[in-house]
Amino acid sequence: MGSPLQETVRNRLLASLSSQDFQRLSPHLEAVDLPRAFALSSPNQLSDYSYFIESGIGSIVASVANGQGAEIGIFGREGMSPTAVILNAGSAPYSIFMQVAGNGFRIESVQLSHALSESYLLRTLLTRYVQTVSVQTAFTALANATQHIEERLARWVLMCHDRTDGDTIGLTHDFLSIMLAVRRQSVTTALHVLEGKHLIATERGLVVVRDRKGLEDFAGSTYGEPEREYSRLIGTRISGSEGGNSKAQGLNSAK
Amino acid sequence: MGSPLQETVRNRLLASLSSQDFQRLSPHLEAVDLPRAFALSSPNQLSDYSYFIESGIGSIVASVANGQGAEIGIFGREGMSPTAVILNAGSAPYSIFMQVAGNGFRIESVQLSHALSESYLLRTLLTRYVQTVSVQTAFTALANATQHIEERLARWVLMCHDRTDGDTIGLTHDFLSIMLAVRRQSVTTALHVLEGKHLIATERGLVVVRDRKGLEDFAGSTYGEPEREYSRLIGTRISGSEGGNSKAQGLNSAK
DNA sequence: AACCATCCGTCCGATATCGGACAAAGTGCG
DNA sequence: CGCACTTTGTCCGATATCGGACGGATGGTT
Repeated sequence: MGSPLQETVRNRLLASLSSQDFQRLSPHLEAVDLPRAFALSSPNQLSDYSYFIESGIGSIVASVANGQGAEIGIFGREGMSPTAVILNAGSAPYSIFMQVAGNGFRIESVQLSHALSESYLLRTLLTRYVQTVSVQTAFTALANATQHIEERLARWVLMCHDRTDGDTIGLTHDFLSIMLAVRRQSVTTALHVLEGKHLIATERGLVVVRDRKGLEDFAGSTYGEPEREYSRLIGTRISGSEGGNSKAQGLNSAK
Repeated sequence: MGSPLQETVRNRLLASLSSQDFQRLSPHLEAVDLPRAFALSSPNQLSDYSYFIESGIGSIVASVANGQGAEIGIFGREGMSPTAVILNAGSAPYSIFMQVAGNGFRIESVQLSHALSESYLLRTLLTRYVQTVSVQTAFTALANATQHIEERLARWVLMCHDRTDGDTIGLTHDFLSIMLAVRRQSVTTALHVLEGKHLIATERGLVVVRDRKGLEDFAGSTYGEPEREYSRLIGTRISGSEGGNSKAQGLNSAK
């Protein structure tokens, strides 16, 4: 559990810290494995730990009493969780869990809070990150209100692709249907449509991105704005590695 | 333009400040009229001023290139705008404008930023407010994904009612249809359904709340959670005055 | 009083999505 | 190797919502 070196961390928030801020946090960072379905935070409960992800994908889900829920945001190595710690709010009414297994660092939330109270730069970086998540949520609300299932699915595949190494994403139709809050059968047929346009290929439990640019065109402009917001506020792109498919190109020309 | 007294402000954020923080801000607060459709903030533009509302309702709308948009949050005297200033993000991709005319205070955003950098308490109050807005957006995304138009409309009427003095809300079907991102005709028939259940009454350009509790039951649990979050983080309820209809009752029994 | 713009009610057929059912295909385990 | 389980593909009718059209009602203006 020796402190990590800033040069070797892949998490984009940690990597963007001033070296002073990094040194402030690093003694408290503890490398952890993040298996699929691992709960990073539970609804309306204090989170003892905050997580900076190095690989894998986390999912933020809001749900109501009857169990019906919908995903309101995702994050990979460009992000952290839970944002309630940054906002000094203690908890939030969301379930946050790993959707694709990975690893990362955890830090006691009280230590993070303490560091936040002492560093303006750290605060700025992380509150800006909070805004990128909020914008993601806002455009999810917009997509849910105005777009058809196929377009919402395309958007979602793009967001996962940005946070995946390579072009293969491991997901079942069932899981997708829960994230998008639609029927499983609707996911099946929507995937067929995307496949028919040669934008993706599918296998049991897998979605493979074939034509990223085509997916972006298909998804329309609910994809893109949150990503531009991330590059404006934090860095040039979300995607942390070069996939085979020139991810997130064109986002650097953000206004 | 004499500085307001904290005892007389109706804005709940300003009223909740420590007297020290209030004195820090008050020399910079300027009373302003906020007519209908007044733009508090434009997409991706720096906002010279931030606004603390005393009466009326503001609306936060996300939209895409083709002009299609949807409301992602509203605020009245319990809130302020834009939250990007609090998060030190400069701008955000939203249109924020007055939906029901009112008045409030404006402050130069640089002054607010400066005060935020100096006061932990002020920062905490306002970042917590940001979380309440985020939760509102999240549950809007959930409602958009899972609920029918009638329920979404009921939720929206409730949120406006919380921010209105009295039980009468001035809104056209056309306007409602834009906020909910549905057709105008769908609003007409959905209002008829609510009227048929004696939850509301309508007149040309008006919606009158008749049975608030009934509306809450009808809207389901996408209404309530954001409101509980506000009372947990900021104060006991959103509604700033006693309407004739015991607004937001039962929310004080928050978990 | 006449006019005009806005707002509201209602009808139509078309399409998107749902909810339920069931079979086929793939995968892992004993 | 065969059985149980998960995942995917496909069918059905039912319902929600859309998009367009149009007429009537309302309210302000001259």
